[in-house]
Amino acid sequence: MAEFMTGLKRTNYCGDLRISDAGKEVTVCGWVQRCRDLGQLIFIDLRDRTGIVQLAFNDTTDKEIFDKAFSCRSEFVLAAKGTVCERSAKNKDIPTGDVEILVTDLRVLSKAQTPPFEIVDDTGTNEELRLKYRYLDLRRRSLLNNIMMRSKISKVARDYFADNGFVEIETPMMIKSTPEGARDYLVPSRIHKGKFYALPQSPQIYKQLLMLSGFDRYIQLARCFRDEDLRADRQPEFTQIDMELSFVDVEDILEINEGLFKTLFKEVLGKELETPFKRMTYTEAVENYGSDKPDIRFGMKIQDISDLVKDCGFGVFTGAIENGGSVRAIVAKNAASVYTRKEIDKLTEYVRGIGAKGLAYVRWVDEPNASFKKFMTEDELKAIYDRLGAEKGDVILIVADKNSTVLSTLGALRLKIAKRLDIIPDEFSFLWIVDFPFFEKDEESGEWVAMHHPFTMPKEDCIQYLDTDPSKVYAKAFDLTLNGVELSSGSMRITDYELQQKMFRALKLSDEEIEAKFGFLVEAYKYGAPPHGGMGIGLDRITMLMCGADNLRDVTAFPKVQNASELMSSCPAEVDGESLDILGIEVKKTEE
RNA sequence: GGCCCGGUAGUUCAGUUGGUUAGAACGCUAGCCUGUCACGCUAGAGGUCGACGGUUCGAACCCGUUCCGGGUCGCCA
Repeated sequence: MAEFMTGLKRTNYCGDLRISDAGKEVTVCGWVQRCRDLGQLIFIDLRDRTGIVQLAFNDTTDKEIFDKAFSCRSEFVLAAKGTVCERSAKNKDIPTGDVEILVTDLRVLSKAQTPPFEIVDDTGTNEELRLKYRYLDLRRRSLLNNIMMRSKISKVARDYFADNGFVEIETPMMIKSTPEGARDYLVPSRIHKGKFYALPQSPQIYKQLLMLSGFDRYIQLARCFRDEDLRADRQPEFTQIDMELSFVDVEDILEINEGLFKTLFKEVLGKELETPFKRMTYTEAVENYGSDKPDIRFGMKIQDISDLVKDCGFGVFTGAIENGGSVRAIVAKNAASVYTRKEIDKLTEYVRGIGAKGLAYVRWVDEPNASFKKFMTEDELKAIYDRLGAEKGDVILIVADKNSTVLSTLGALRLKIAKRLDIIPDEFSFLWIVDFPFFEKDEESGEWVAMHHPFTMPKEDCIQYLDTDPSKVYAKAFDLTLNGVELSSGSMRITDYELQQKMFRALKLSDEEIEAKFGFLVEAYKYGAPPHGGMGIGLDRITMLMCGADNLRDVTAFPKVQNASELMSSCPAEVDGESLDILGIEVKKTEE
């Protein structure tokens, strides 16, 4: 039978006690981390969210209390009252190591079964098991600290925006499904059978309407939902620090958000960030780094050698160029010892997995040894090495294909190799990506499709090309990246009715579609709209980077796994027939 | 949907060419121990080798299917 706290009240957290508290009578509560029974002497490490303190039981301890201590096991929940004493043998490894509590009253508030894995910080336990017992996993210091840091980041962000005149407003979670990029999670309506709400992919439309209402500056820590496949940095439900403001242009949005990150890093990590952040155009990013979220903490830029090889005897190179593609390379400095033939073969296999047909390479140990040397003259080879600045010890990797494949493949290789060579400095490198193209060419259909949502403002000097030359239209859209992770995305919005109609037409939406999907929004913009724009910042991702975690599960209290289920509660789950009847829903049996 | 990696005591792992009773460490249980802090010492319990099927005299090991987890591509305006 568990005991109660009657007559006891917690006076201190475990991790806060110091030598200056010696002599005080305190009451602490927590979980048993570990017991050390020395016979006539028992030590119990008691843990709460702040840390660990040692409870001591000796020959001065009341027999009943001593026996109770003897019966304690890992993860029992205790309340202990006693005197803070200076230890005779101090532990320099923990903050409370100078003191212990000589216990005079002990309550076993809850016994505990032996947990399925040890609650220790440096656990090797398989994540699947830890996720099934997530509430136990969250007792571990590292995970607990991440969740605490997440709380602090939220608080600092809220305070920062409040201090800058932003109003926190909740937008609905049950909304009309609007076909944005991702699939919606749907919620069936009981009252309107056959109709559905959607969970928001972002509060985009609502925050724009709030600008029309005149709130001027809006902020929300918004839960967002996207029914797409997961990644290490993608959960189906996530949180955005979502903001929007009026009577501004792109520069104002960048500036106020730089201020947010500066404040966050100072208050949460004690780090000073340099502002303004670096900027790079989308085109520059893709051409040099093969990514719209380049990690610029290291070089290894992609270089075009198409002009040097266009007349060479190697059909793979010339063929790619003749088909409108290119031949480009990266140079891995001093990598020849790590990247043996065998290792390069593995890279070749890897690039085949991500869409490239193969990999040409030069491994320069004593002499440059090109995999394609029999197709080239010495002069042609030398021209390539000179262009690339390659030297003894380097490895050159070359991909020839259509441009998008060449760039994405080399971009992926660049990251993979840098990680392997361990040349990425441990620092925070923010980068704005600006001047996004408005349209991109669909690879299959060859048609121009919008890269952004349809309310994104084109740059003023590009509007003239909307109908005539989509390739010349750039958007007032911007992303913020940090160390190769897309942290946030934003834009100025279209406020002009005529321009919006023009946009819809450019996206080939029919009048019926426009009316059905965005009718209320289009209508709203007829009644006076201030120029406005904003962005959404991935709270989960910034937390991940600030914690030094490498996946979102480690900064999310109850995350989902790769197939979008939650292992602890076994969700999603079937519901009973009656619940479905009420909703007027029948589940199709899927055949093999 | 494609590709890659993983699944053996509670946990982390080892397990030889397919061959006796599947091992170790930690954890757990019990006993001893007055200054431990990863306490120590002694003893003990603990296994559907993810599941199913096949090959074989014999399968943790080989083959097939499948389930679960991770990474990634597609996808994610």
